[in-house]
This record gives sequence, C-alpha cells and structure tokens, in this order.
Amino acid sequence: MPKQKVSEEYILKQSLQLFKQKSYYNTSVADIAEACGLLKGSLYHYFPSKEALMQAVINYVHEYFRHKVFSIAYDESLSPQEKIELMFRKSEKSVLSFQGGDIMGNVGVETARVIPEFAGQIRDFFEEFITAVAVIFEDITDKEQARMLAEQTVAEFEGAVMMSRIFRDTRFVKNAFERLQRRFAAFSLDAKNIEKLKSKTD
Amino acid sequence: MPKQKVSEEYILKQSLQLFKQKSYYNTSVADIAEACGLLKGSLYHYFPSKEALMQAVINYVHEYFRHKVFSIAYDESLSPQEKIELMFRKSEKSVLSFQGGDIMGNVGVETARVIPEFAGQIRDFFEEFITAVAVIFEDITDKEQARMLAEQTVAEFEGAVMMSRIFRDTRFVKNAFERLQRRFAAFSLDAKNIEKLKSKTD
Amino acid sequence: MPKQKVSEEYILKQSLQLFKQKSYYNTSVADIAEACGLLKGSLYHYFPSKEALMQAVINYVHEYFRHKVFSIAYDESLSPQEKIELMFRKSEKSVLSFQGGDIMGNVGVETARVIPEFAGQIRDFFEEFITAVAVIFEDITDKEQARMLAEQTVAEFEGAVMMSRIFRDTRFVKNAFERLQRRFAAFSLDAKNIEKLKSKTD
Amino acid sequence: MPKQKVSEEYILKQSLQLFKQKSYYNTSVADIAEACGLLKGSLYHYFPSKEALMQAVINYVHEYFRHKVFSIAYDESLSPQEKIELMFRKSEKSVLSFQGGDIMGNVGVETARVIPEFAGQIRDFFEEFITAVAVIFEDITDKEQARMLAEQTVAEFEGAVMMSRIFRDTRFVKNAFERLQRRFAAFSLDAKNIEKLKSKTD
DNA sequence: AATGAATGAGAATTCATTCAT
DNA sequence: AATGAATGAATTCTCATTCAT
Repeated sequence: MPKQKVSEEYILKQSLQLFKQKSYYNTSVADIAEACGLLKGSLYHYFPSKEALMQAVINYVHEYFRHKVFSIAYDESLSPQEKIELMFRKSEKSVLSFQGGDIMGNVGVETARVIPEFAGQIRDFFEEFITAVAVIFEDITDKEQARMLAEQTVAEFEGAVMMSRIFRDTRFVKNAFERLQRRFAAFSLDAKNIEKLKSKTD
Repeated sequence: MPKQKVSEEYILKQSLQLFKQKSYYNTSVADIAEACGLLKGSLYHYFPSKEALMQAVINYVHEYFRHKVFSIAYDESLSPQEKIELMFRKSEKSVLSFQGGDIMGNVGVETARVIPEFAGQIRDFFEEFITAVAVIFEDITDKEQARMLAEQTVAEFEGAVMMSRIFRDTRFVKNAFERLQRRFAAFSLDAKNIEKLKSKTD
Repeated sequence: MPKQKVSEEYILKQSLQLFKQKSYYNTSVADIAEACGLLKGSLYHYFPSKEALMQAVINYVHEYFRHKVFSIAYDESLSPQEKIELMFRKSEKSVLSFQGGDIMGNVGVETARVIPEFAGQIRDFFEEFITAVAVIFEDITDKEQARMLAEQTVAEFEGAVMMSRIFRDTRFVKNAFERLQRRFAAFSLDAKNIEKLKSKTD
Repeated sequence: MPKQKVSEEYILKQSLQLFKQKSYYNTSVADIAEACGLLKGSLYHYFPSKEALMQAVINYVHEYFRHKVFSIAYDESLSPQEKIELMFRKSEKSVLSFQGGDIMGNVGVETARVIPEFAGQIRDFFEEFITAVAVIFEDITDKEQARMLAEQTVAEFEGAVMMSRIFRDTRFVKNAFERLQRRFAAFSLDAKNIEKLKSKTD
C-alpha cells in the first residue's frame, strides 16, 4: 500500500478548525488542502465533495459529543450535580477557543436555508444534547419540566457562546455556567425538601 | 435623465431579507439587485461594495433597534415590567419570521473572523442592547447585577432564536420570553419587599 | 447600453467551428471564449452553460438547414431533379470543409448516450431532413417507398461525409451525390414510362 | 508475487465496450479500471497511456475484423453472394448492439482532428474494409467499378449505423443490408448475362 | 503486478467589481 | 443614474499520470 500522507481524522480536525474560524462558505477546499499539507485534488481521495466533508465533520463532532459529553448524563457513578458540571465544562472547552467557535451553532445558522442536509444533522445533534441534559434533570424533577429545563439550558449555553464569540470574552459562557449550577442546586434542594415533606406526611 | 429607480432604504430592506435568509456569503450581489428590480451594476451607484452594503444594513438594523426597541428602556411613561415586555416582543417580531433570522447574531457568527469591521459594528449593537436592558433592570436591582442580568437576558434571547431557527420551532423563543417575564416579576417582588423592609426598619 | 463585443450569432458560429473540428468534449469553454476574443467568464453572459450553448448551436444549424436546405423540397418552382440537386449541393457545402465536419452526425454519435437532450434535438433534425427528402421522392413514387428512399439517401449522405472525413477526401461525398442523381433520374424515367403505359392502356 | 489479475485482452474488451458507449473523451481511465476490477494505477502496467490503450483497442478491433470479417472475401469456398451476405451479417452484429456503437466510425469522427495517430489507424481499417469488399465485387465487375461499389457499400453501411444509433432503431442497417443484397443480385445477373452473350458471340 | 494516494493541470462555473454608453 | 457586458480571480471538481509500498 502506498502511504497516506494524512489520516482522514486529521483532515476532519483541520477542516473543523477552518470551518469554525471562517464559516463554511468562506473556507475553500484549497484552504483545507493547504492546512493538511495536500493539494486540492488530493482531498477528493478522502471525501467526494466539500459538502460530504462538512457532513463528516459534523458527524465527527457529533460522535465526539456523544461519547465524551452526552454519555456523562448516563453515567451512574456520578451525582446529578456532578453530571451537569462535567458536561458543560467539557462542552465549554470544545467551544470556547477563540480560534474556533461553536461549529454546530454557526454552521446550523449559516446553512440552515441553503443545505437542508446539514440542517437535519445539526437538529439531530441538538436533539441529542437536549435529551441528555433532560435525563439529568429528571433526577430532580418530572419529565415535562426536565425537558423544558434542558431546552432552556442548551439554548442559554448556545446564546452565551455566541455572545462570547462576538465580544471575544468568555465571561458570557462562564456566567451562564455558574447560573446553571446555582439553578441546579436550588432545584435539588427543593426536590429534597419536597421528599422530606412527603415522608413526614406519610 | 437619471432618476433613481429605488430608494436606498428599499435596497437595504431587500438586502436584509436576503442576508437573513441565505447568510452573507451565500447571497450574491446579483441576488440583491434582482430582488430590487435592478441590475448588478446599478447597485454600485448606491453602495461602493458588497461589504459597504452589509455595513449599511447592519447600521440600518441598529438604527431601527435604537429607535424602536432600545428607546423603550428610557421611556419614563412605562413600568419596568412593561418595558421588558414591550422590548422583547418587538425584538421577537423582527427576528422570528422563519423566512429570515437574526441578522446580527448570524452575520456576527459568520463573519467574525473574516471581516473585522462587521464584528465591531455588531459588538456595538449588542453592547447597546445589553445596556438598554440593564437600564430596565436597574429599576429593581443594583447596577452590577443589572448588567449581569442584562447580559444573561440578551444571551438567552439570542440562544433561543438560534434554537428556534435550527428546530424551525418558535417554542424556544416563546419559552425564553415567559421565563424572562417570570424572572422579572420575581425580582420586582423581591425589590418591593426589600424596600418595604427597609422603610420598616427606618 | 454598453457595447457588446460580439454578437450571439458570432459566438454560435465560432462554437460551431470548434465543435465540428474538435468534438464537444474536447472543446473547452476557454477555447470558445478565446476564439471569440472574450474571456471565459464573459461567455456566461450569452449562454448559461456549455450544454445550453451546444443546444443553441444545434438549433442554429437546424434553423439554417430548415430555411436554406429543407425548404427547397417545398419550392414549387423547381423540378424534383432540381430540388434534389440543389438540396444536396447545399448540404455538401456546409459539411465538407475539412476544417469542420458534420456537426449533427458527429455530436449525435459522441453524446448520444451521455446527453439525452442533444440526442433528441439531433433526432428531430434528421427526421426533418428525411421528411424533406421524402417529399421530393413523392413526386416520382408512392409515399412508402419515398420514405424508404429518403432514409437511404440521408444515411448514404451521412456515411459518405464520415468516410470523406476519415480519408480526408471529398470523393466519397461527390460519388454519393452522383449516385443519387443517377438513381433519381432512373426513377423519374420509370415513373414517366409507367405513366405513359398507363395512358396507353386507358 | 505479482500475478496478473486480468488479461490484456480482457482490458481491451472492457475498454471497447466503454468507448463505444460513452465515446473516448467521456470515458475516464478510472471507468475502465473499474470495469476491469482494477484500480486506475494498475492499468498503467498494461498500457502506458490512455491513448496507447485506445490504439490497442483499435488494433484489437481491426484484427478481429481482419480475421473474422475481411477474410471472408478471400474464402474460395464461398460464392460472391454468400461472401457479401456473411461479411455484412458479421459486421452488423458487432456494431448494432445499442449498448455500443461503431467504434471505428465514432472515434474516427470524434478524434480526427485531435489525435492524428488514431485517424491513421482508422483510415487503415477502412481501407482494408473497402479493399475486401472490392475483392468480392471484382467477381462480377471490373476493378475500377468494384472499388467504387465497395466504397459506396462501406459508406452506406456506416451511414446506416449512424442513423440507427441516432434513431435508436436498427431499421436503417437492416434496410441497407437488404439493398446491398438486391444490388448485388442484380449485378450478378447482369454479369451472367454478359458472359452468356460473350460466349454466344464467340 | 497491484495498490491507492498524490499530483497538478485544467475543466466548468460563479461572482464582485468596473466601465463605456 | 441605469445599464449590462466584460473582466479576472476564485471556486468546486475531474482526470491522466506517477510512484512508493
């Protein structure tokens, strides 16, 4: 076999960086190839089109989140509070480098009307994100409210990321994170009190 | 003899529509011209470049918000709660048509790394947005917390808009709005209680 | 109005030359533009795509034949023999320059399996060609045989053109033409004899 | 240790199919490799270039015709009429599948001006074709006329093949074949009569 | 021999911008 | 002003060919 100059994953990582920085339409295949140390044409040995490459990038990020972030919600060894804390600390990290940005949010917004395939994949990502967060909230409240809180939490996180990007200041994300922790603690307390009250009245 | 076929403002409105729908890079000058009933070349009598046009669009939106939305915060005839309500109802409307989207957030995110001029203008817009919201919150809490709450509120709003766009479901924005109202009401109550307490102890 | 550097018809003529010489796939848009004294991009003001340009070329040739060649068959002022003679003399001229070739036959053969739109247009052209020739033959024989003879005549002509191109020798076409004239004369004679016989037996 | 996956002839056959269907320029080396179950690079162990491969294909077809078709003209065990019949029945078969087409005619036409090497080879092929047919006609007429008739016959055959391809209807070839047989029969009759007359006057 | 990645030239097409009328 | 053609650089993608393994 002839040697591959780069791995597929390497291309995905480089593409991810560029797409995050410069958006989808402003990143050319030549840019990506150059970042990988390849020529334009060579990229097409790995991916049949720019769109397919982007879809692979989205999947790559989705997989990363699935295994490293969303999975936390289902880890029985952690307390709900630990889960929330860990989950958003990880999300934060992947999203907050100012070189980059939040690819899912950004590309979702940029291509929503233009490339329906992307829109679908990104919807799936956020659906899974919200579901994972909801699972955590279900420990301390009922299903319906857990879902609502999860939607709020994810939206708030995305909004904070966007503002952090615009102001080039991580403050927004950090504050959102603190708010989330406080809110969670308060709820947990309520939940405990309610249980206590319940057991007393029994 | 040269008579203007269309007004500058008309071009701005049409451009705004297109930029909101298709993003900056995916909207061509020809698209805009066509939407205005002009030919490509004619646009350059109004704006020296696509970038300048976009900057004018951003200013146009900024002016709109300044006069129609942010100004609400300084209207002495309204109660804080009315202000908040009115302000976000107006914002919502300008942002929630699914034909369109949130131009400031989207373009901010899309061009942040690519066209620094836009980034600056958009930062200014959000700074003014946050400041206006903070002014309202100052009625019911101290300056520092008012600022924090304003940042949270705007970020939450932007995040909700993004999720609404991704899921093609206005639910996110509507829920964010309700939360904001509840939160505000709660705070107001606290504020009143505290005042009452204060006056008692006096 | 700004001046057009070239007319649409000029582009069609230049394209025709190139397509005839080098075939469809071997002629690039840049070749055509250069032949017209334009840049690649400028061609797209005249035609939206290479395929559309080729279709226009086919139509152009078709129109030419319709008005200058096929029409001869319906000219009441000519004898059948004059019609045949004139018709193929004109066809010959348009097809026999060795710079060029028979675009209909060539492109038909080259793109038959690849671009169905061309195939359809070219079929229409030959159908009209055969029909016109058949009309002439109907003067001297019955409808069915006229059609058969027309099909033979056109096929023979196309075959002769192909061989003339391959051998770079117009002999093939010239001979085919002579044969056609002889065959036609013989038939006419038969027709006359038959009529004479008929009148005698009456 | 290197063993050939496929034979050279197999590659020629597969290439032939593709070139007939899609023309020279529209068939990529990758297409051919795939059809052979090879990868692009491997093809270059068999043939040094696409052009060389095409030349080999032309030769392959030429050889086939030499041994299976043209040879018939020199088979002493057959009557002239049997020869003609057999010869064109074989030609017909190799040319009339609508998957394919007449590679010599098509490629000749497509590349005539572009790749002179092909033009030469194809000219040789048709020269040999015509010569073989002429040999048959020499049984029933003089050399000069035999040559003329052979040229006519081959041209007519090629034209009929082209029309059959364009109209996707084998009718043209079938009719040309019938005409040829009738023409040949008529000539034979004449020839016999002339001989008879000659012997009588002797 | 076979692989299959890399190459690099070149294809069609798009697009912001310019400019003569 | 408005036109609309021309520009030329850039974009995505294709393809014959090469070459290390």
